[in-house]
Amino acid sequence: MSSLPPSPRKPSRARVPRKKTAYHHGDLRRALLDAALSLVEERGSDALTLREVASRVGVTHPAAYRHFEDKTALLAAVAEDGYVALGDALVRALEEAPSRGSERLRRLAVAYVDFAIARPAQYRVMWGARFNTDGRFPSLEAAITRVFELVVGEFARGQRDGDYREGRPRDLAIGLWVVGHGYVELVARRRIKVKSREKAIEYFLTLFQPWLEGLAAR
Amino acid sequence: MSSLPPSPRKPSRARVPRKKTAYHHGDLRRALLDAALSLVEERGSDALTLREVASRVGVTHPAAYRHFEDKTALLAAVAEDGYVALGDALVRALEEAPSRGSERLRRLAVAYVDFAIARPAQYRVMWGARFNTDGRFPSLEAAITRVFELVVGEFARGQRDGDYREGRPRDLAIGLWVVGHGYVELVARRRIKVKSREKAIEYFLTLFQPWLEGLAAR
DNA sequence: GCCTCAATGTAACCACTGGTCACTTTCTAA
DNA sequence: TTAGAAAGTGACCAGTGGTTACATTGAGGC
Repeated sequence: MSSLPPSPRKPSRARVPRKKTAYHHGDLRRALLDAALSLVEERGSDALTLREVASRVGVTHPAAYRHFEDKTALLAAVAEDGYVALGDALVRALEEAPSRGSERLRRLAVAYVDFAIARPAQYRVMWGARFNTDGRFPSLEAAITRVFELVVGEFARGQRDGDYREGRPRDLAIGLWVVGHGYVELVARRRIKVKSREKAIEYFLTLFQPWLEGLAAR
Repeated sequence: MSSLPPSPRKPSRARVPRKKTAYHHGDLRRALLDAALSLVEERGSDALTLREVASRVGVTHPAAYRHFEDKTALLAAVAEDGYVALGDALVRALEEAPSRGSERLRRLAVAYVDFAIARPAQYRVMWGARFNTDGRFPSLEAAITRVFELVVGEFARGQRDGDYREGRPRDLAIGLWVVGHGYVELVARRRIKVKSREKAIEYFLTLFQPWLEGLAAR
């Protein structure tokens, strides 16, 4: 199992000025984003209010508008952070996998499911709002595209090397996405009841290992 | 393709008193639910406010609290309506299908996808709020269970008749649910871009027909 | 036909939310 | 030293879900 941190918080990036003044925060944007991440993870994505995020950072709520156009933009940043982390997790999974063979696919799928189950609330934000398609958040879209292309790329490689069956790599990737996301959603909404992250992965493989093997070259 | 009505509105049930008075509405509960359904379908599930639902029916918003404990209860009713309609659609699909063979499975899956794509906003409500698990809405849960058991039952029948491969019917049903729901979600969030209901079904089958056939007896 | 009373509606109010605006404080660069 | 941009604040707005006290109505018992 990959070594995902249970909490997505990261230390603030280094360019925060060392001066700690009362009035100017230093890197409020980052601080707000971190606060939003932990608030979402603590109390769910619905419970997020700009006022509480701001007050956790010790600032009044209009200050947030200096750094995020509106609440949706803050949520988009939370989502983007999630897709970046997801992409990193997938990259790590592939690095740790054997360099050839359809085992790589299993690792990819497991890493996806594991990520989503480790960070359920953030995962929900990643799918929640309507910022997916309207072109307002290009960097978010880039992060999504990176994740998708990662999978497409693995299929393309595997086909060249004779690991996977024929078919357009994009279609195969979408199929994998459907299965991974569908499973994760049923777990998140408790339609599938599992007692732990490990059991969730185990049951996922019970259901879809045969299908994954069907993607391998015959 | 099954003949789903594009809009989920139903005429009020018959027990509405014929008297049309100004003050007492007659069947406000049903009217509110209908208004909520069409509002959701027109403007999305986020846009639903109790006040607007009430005013569409020509009533002030506290009147709604005589019939729904809170907003969540109204949404639960919308969801329940959806599951009932979904169950009906699945029953119809099975009735129209040949009485034997794995073709029945294909019909079931197509009916599910078709329903979700025909009523995207209501489908989202069905998965949206957190009323899925907390035991507050038993009739909603019953409607969900009915849908699930319908599919489980089809697997059980098919196995007895030698149509489907071995495996616990519940697991097979969950697998089908994962695939159906996952696909529908990707379409709804525009990660899969399709131009029409028909194309959506077509692409679904492109992706998962092989998998469906894998569920048939070998 | 009248009268009671529960059911069903209304008006006024609450705390809170996302968002805006005018203003103040601070940092930085000239 | 100082001007101006950047980054805060406090007061305010309309709209929301929800509650409460009160008004209106319809139906059953006399």
